[in-house]
Amino acid sequence: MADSPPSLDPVQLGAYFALIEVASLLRHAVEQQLREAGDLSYVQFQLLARLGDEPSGRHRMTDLADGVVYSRSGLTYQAGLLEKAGLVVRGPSADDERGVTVTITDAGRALLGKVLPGHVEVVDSMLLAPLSRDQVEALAGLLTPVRDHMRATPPRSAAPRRRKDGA
Amino acid sequence: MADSPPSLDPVQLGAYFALIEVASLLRHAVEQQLREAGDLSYVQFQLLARLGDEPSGRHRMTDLADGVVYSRSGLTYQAGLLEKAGLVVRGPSADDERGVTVTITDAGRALLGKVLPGHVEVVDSMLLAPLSRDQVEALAGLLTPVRDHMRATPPRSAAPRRRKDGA
DNA sequence: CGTTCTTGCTTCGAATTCGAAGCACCTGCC
DNA sequence: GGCAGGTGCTTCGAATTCGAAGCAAGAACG
Repeated sequence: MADSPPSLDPVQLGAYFALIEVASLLRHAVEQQLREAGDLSYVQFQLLARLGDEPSGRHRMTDLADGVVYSRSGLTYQAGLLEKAGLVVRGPSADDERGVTVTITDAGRALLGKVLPGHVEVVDSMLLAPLSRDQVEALAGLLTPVRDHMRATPPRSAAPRRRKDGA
Repeated sequence: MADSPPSLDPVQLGAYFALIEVASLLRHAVEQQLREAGDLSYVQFQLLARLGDEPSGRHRMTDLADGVVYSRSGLTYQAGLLEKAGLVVRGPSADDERGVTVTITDAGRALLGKVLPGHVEVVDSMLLAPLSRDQVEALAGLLTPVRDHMRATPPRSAAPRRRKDGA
């Protein structure tokens, strides 16, 4: 590959735009369903879902923030909201005195269970409907490595100038 | 169709989660680049890009809002910001007196051209890097129909026109 | 041990976001 | 024509979001 191209070719552009649009549209649809079904925002649902997935039902704040791609301060705010609603509990971390552990409550699990069917329904009818089983598999196979690649790259700060070879 | 399943199987879930995560991470990375390169938010960039794509350089407000999946009020706000920055101009619509047409200015095109290389660079290194040419093609081929399906299915911003039958 | 750098979370202020309500204009129907 | 309803955009208020700054606790290093 030569220097960074001034633009992407149509295929690359198509993949990029389609990705963004699909994600945006899906998010919107899901958000509406969640609001109606359980008065939850998408982030709140994501948090509960991540906690509910864990057998222990708990996670550290930072892990949650990174997991859902959210700012730390934003997470503090949302955790406060969820706690006030009785859906999670915050407590000290076992091994790290300054860490905070968020744990889903029974009420949280209950609400999660209540909104899940509708959520699945939306994802199914919006995202999965036009795809065959093999295509869904292919999609997962394509996006998973990309996700891993993105997760592996440095998040922020010191992004030393990318030098062209031999510069 | 049987009853709505209580959950998605691992493959479906994997595709869904990977999609959301990839989109979130990409957006985050892009947002940072845009902020540094041209002090633009992602939405603002999307708007300029859509306008710049059009030969006429103009679009109606509603089309823009739908295009980038944004609320109308939000678009009004952003259009105001962009106009104040001299990147776009708002004017009356030709055929519709209450319509507003947004047109990109030379300054807008210039800024777009200025931030584009870095933008492309980010998309390239984050999203496209781990994929072969064929895979990018496959991804586009998978997501485009999904996008079209989503665009066709829900009356997103359109007000749910409910009729009182036999009231 | 004490100093210094790093990490985890919260608080703070400012900017953005959305939906509901409001206005002005168009359309359908009589 | 003229009225009821629909569409396009903006204003308004309330909620959410982020980054920077602040604080407390761990880790590295002499």
